[in-house]
Amino acid sequence: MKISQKGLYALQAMMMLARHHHQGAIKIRDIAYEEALPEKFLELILLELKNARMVESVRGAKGGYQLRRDPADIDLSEIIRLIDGPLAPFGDAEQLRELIDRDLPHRSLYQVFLDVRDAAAKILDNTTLADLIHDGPRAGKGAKRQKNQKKDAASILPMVVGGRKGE
Amino acid sequence: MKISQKGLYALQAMMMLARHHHQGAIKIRDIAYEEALPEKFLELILLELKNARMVESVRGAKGGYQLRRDPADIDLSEIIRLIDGPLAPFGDAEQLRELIDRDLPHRSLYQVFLDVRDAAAKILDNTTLADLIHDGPRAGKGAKRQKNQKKDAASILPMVVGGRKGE
DNA sequence: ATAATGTCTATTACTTCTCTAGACTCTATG
DNA sequence: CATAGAGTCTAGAGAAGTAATAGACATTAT
Repeated sequence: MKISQKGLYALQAMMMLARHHHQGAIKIRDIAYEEALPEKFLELILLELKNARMVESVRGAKGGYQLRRDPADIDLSEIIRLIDGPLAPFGDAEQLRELIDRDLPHRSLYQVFLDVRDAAAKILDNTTLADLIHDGPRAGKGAKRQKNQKKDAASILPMVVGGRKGE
Repeated sequence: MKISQKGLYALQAMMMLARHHHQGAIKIRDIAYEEALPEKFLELILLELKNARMVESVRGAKGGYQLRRDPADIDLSEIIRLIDGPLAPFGDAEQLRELIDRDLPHRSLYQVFLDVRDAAAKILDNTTLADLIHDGPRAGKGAKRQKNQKKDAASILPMVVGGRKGE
């Protein structure tokens, strides 16, 4: 899974709209200015978010954009899947399950890919816009889930995991 | 993090070489044939793996490629980082840590990105070529570590995590 | 009516990805 | 020492993806 520049812009824009939730429609220009995003590009991104029914627009003078749902009901995976596609590092989950069933010589490899996608999904399916904007100057470990959770295992990650590898 | 076709080929080639470890040099053509990979493209990939000192070549007649280290000492993250770059879904770990420190308005977002990269690293740093090839017709959950482990938390993932989402 | 705003389509420039071609170098072998 | 069988290296083609920009159009508040 790769988050593109466009995907990052979408996330930033959504965070901005979440911060201004219930303050009426926000102009594209204001979003672009506040988040320092290219305005015309952002326009296209908001269109996509609108078509996916995550935001709604008000046309004409005094128009703009606003969230269609509560920030606590919009998780990051939804935005990322829309803009950048599946969370899996290769193909998508369905395809990987197929390959695990059918491509015997490589099934163990595809299983690892699926494990990686599940680990990403576990985090991104359970982190909402509300988690992000309420995460002030504090530590901000993983995410502080507030609804929607399917599991809520003790903790997401020991966090020290990879240590300080440069990548 | 995105694994490209090239990255997949590299992993397949390395798995093949791991299966034939200690059987002498294997011709590019044989790797390409056994794994059904484009030969000339594979050539370039093997060159990169050689420059990274993961494999070695024998030139001239009777030449070919072989692993330079034991399959249990080569983990998937090493191969993936070489061919496809950092494991992080955006930028790299170092850059994300910087942003978490400096870009206050978005630190929580970047923290999530870092969590995702750590989760991927935890899996890929701890799965070796040996894990893959010894993973026969059995279940093949995550990985069966045999050395190199830094943590070995009880289990990698509950596995049911994202459920059956289509992505 | 007008100005402010979102909508939509097209196009550009650039980069990356996947793969092929071909000339070159090295070495085992007879 | 000639030859054939191998890896090495550079170039580049073709397609796709990325990150925008441009401009005409549609809608609405005032």
